[in-house]
Amino acid sequence: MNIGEAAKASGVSAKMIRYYESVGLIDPAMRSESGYRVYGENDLHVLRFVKRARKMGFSMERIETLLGLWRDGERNSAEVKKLALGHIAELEQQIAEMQAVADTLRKLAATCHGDNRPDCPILDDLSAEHEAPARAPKRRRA
Amino acid sequence: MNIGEAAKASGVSAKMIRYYESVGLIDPAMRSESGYRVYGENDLHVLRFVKRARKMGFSMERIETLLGLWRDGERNSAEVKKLALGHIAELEQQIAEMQAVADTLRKLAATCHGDNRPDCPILDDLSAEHEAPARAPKRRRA
DNA sequence: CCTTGACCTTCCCATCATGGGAAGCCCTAT
DNA sequence: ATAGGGCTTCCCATGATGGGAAGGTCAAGG
Repeated sequence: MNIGEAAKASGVSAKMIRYYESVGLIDPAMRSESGYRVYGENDLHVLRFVKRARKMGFSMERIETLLGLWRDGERNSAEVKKLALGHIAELEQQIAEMQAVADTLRKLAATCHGDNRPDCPILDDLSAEHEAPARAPKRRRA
Repeated sequence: MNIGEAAKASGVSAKMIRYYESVGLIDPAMRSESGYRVYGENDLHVLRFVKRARKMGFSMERIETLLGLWRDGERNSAEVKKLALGHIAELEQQIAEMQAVADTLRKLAATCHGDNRPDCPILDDLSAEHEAPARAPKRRRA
């Protein structure tokens, strides 16, 4: 199998396959006499593993570890679990931050007329001097 | 005010101030005779605006638009609101995706022993051939 | 006056994961 | 044999940010 077919079969672009190889995430592929990379079923398996892990949002660094654990028949599932829990925690952290921003923005948008008048609490908040987001009840125009 | 002071006062690093200027997000600062950038209160105001918008997760492209609206006394608040709503929608989209991943991972982690045994549903899922992520109610141990 | 140290300037490089594209070689089908 | 598509490597770009080098500037103190 050439890289193009492997790409189609795994869902990882040829470009990325070469990149993963270049940074050592996956082992260098066998080469044909003319220098073409050649892939087998096992390589496809690895590529699909990486693909899924990326889709889950694991960083390449973590995927390297995951791959190592995957290949290691002697692994402790505890290690895998720890890695997953760490990733979950990060996701939750990011979700919470984005949630907070979305909430703030929703509140601001709710009080914005959204018509042809220029005044807008969203801009007011963005240009406010203080730290708090749309909290003070000062009704003097900024 | 030199760039260092402006950075401290606005919370935007000197590096980023120069970058924002270089890409046209903010107007080029005045220069002293010796070529130093010089900032006034108004520039600080702009920098703080950008800072807050970035913290909200607005892309620089959108911030450019926001800055334009901010400066434009004739703006329609509708435009600002539209931009904000668009951003909220994107945030919600991303949050939903991350939430889905976190949920999947939580379920997988819940069924992972997390001890010294090697078998682990997390790795099993990552290396699974099919598309669905731990969904089928097959109680055959995978 | 001169030195020192802190600041400023520009320019280049790195990140993370990905894509675009050029120049040139290889393979297969007509 | 030639055309086309696929392959190779190499360079560049993204978005937002930081690091650092080489060199100019400024203010304070001996």
